[in-house]
Amino acid sequence: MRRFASDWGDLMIRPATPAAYQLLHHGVLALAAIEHNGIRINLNTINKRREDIKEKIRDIEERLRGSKIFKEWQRSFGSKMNINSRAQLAHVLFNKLGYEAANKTAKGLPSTEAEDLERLGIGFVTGYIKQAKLKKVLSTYIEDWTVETGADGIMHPSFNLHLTETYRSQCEDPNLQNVPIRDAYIGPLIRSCVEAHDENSYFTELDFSGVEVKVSCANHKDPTMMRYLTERNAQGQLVGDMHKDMAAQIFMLPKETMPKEIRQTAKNKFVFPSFYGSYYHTMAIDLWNDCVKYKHKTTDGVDLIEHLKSKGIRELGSKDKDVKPVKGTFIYHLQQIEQDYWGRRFATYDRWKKRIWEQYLRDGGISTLTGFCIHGVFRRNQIINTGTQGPAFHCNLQSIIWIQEEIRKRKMKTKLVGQVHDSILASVPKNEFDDFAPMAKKIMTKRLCETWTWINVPMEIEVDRAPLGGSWADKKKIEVA
DNA sequence: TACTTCGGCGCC
DNA sequence: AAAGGGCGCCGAAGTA
Repeated sequence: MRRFASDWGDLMIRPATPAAYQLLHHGVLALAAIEHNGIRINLNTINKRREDIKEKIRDIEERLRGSKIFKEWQRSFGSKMNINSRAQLAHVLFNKLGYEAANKTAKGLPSTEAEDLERLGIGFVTGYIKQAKLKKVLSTYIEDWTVETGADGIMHPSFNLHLTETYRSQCEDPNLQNVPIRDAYIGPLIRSCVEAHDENSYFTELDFSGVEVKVSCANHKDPTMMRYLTERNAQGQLVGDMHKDMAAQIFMLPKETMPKEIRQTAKNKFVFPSFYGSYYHTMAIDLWNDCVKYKHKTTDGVDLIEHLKSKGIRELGSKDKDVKPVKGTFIYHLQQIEQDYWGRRFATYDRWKKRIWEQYLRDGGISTLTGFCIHGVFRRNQIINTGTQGPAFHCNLQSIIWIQEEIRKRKMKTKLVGQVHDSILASVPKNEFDDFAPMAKKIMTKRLCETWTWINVPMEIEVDRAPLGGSWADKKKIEVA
């Protein structure tokens, strides 16, 4: 059964101030308008995509059938063989063929998640993962959207404010908040099915930049982090880049010539996990795996792991988290980095984490910047994150409320059609765009900061727009005054 | 047949 | 001391 926040006896959605109540009240109404507007699916495109994907799956399966591993699978399971059963695959790989699982699941079974399987370096498995991913998007997006879309071509996802523990929103039937984008092949495949409401409107996305990090600053007020988000040069460019700085420190490279992919690895496998409460051991393994997976190279073309060796880091170190980190291993190195990160670089942030946790233990709850009570049984990492995640979303929600009000007041034909935590989706008629975009930008970057004076670093947004007749997949960044 | 749990995977 | 925050949906397999 789906778990609702309200299932926990003493935990409930609890606006603790009039402003928080108003935010929920007007938020629900604005989201109802979005739900009513709905989002347009191009039925021709989605039908084409269905056939393309099915054909691709058939092709891959055809190839798989010729493989030795497939035949072993057939021998083991006979008529019970089901290519969609990961448990069967695990049995074949790890029991019959003697491969060693790279990881275990929570219940101690061998992991069959894509990354762990791919690490085995088996051709069959690579193909298997490919078709499994395609089946996932076929059922979750193509097939489900087809069912959810009415004859008018409009789909109406539900947005709720009362089901999430952190006071974020939730979206269902279908969930519009997990539409593929990272995979360069699958993202456009699915997003190309989503369009503006008519051929004279732009499909538009308004996206807060780094809103969670910025809202976290309002909580901890760490001067170093605030400087990263505030200090600009004469051209208006931010001076510092914390992801690049961390990449430089972790991989012992000069930041001036930092390759983009290495910065990305530091951002996704160290900086963000650190915010969410991960620690050096897990992060070291993830960083190391990324280096292997993406074959990272320094600007001189040296393999990043070889480069680390030249700097005295011989190996990853023991994956057993109970083993004390040994000098000369990457895990030991990460332990040093982490100590510096929380002990020196973001020491104020670190002290806030301790303070908020102690406050929670003392009072049995905390209150958020937007006036909500977080009350109930939580783990430490939940307490540290919950006061940031909710208010960050509330920046988006308050913007939605005001933008929706302006649309009504100005009798515009623009329709808000969705919302993804820190971004707003709209279908904007051609002749309204030059009014709409600056109006929305002003609300999201100016009015919000003037009203919520706890915001202590500048807010920025990115505006992306698809050409007329284009789709969500065609969105391009544009400059808005 | 209907439901639950698990592992997996899509997003912020 | 513990060790990645928040969601929804899918299929397989087990259970009622």
